[in-house]
Amino acid sequence: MKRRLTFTQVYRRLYTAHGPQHWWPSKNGPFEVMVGAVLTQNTAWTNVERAIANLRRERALNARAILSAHPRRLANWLKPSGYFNVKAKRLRAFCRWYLAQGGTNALKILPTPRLRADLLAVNGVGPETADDILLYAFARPVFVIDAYTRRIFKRLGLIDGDEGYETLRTLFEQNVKKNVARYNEYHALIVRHGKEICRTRPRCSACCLASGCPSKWSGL
DNA sequence: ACCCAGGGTCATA
DNA sequence: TATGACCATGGG
Repeated sequence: MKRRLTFTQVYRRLYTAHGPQHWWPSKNGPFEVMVGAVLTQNTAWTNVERAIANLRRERALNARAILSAHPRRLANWLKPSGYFNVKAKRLRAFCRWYLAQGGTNALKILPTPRLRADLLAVNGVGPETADDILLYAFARPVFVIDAYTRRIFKRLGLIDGDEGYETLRTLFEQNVKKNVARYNEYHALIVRHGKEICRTRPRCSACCLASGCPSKWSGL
């Protein structure tokens, strides 16, 4: 009977194997993080970077400029990130909300449950996008759940995999020390691990999360 | 040529 | 509540 890993042990192994991921250090401010959170829905991050580069080149990396641009022009800037018509509409909806709320300085004052509910009310912002924004743009201790989280932790026998989003978020927040830097890194490591390892090794039988893992992934 | 990516909405039953 | 269709580019 193999022992099951704790959530903390999984984190240690992932960090040892993959190192810090430097996700969204907010170098260019919270608004860019929020834009990225919307654009990265079901989309490779490299494609999102191209779209954001377009916005920056057009000096449109702010809510007012995005709203004043013609929707077709906005969609054209977003083209590399895919779903460009959908995302143009979603980004506009988000920017309308953002300005109506009074921008970052007003939003960052709101308590987390209120901010989360308000985000979820914006068309195009679902639970994962809302939590991305809460964690990576507003530094709130919210654990982000995604498809990789379900796959990996199901394979590890720590969850069933068909739990609802809120159930899983609560479970992770109860089992991982409530710390923004930790939640930030943990989610990024899960994504990194899922992309790099779990697609080619579907049962996690020979990666850093398996007992007796090869040094290649364990970093030992 | 096929599969997938740092999801969410909407219609339908 | 639970599926299914739909959105669309770029890299492997």
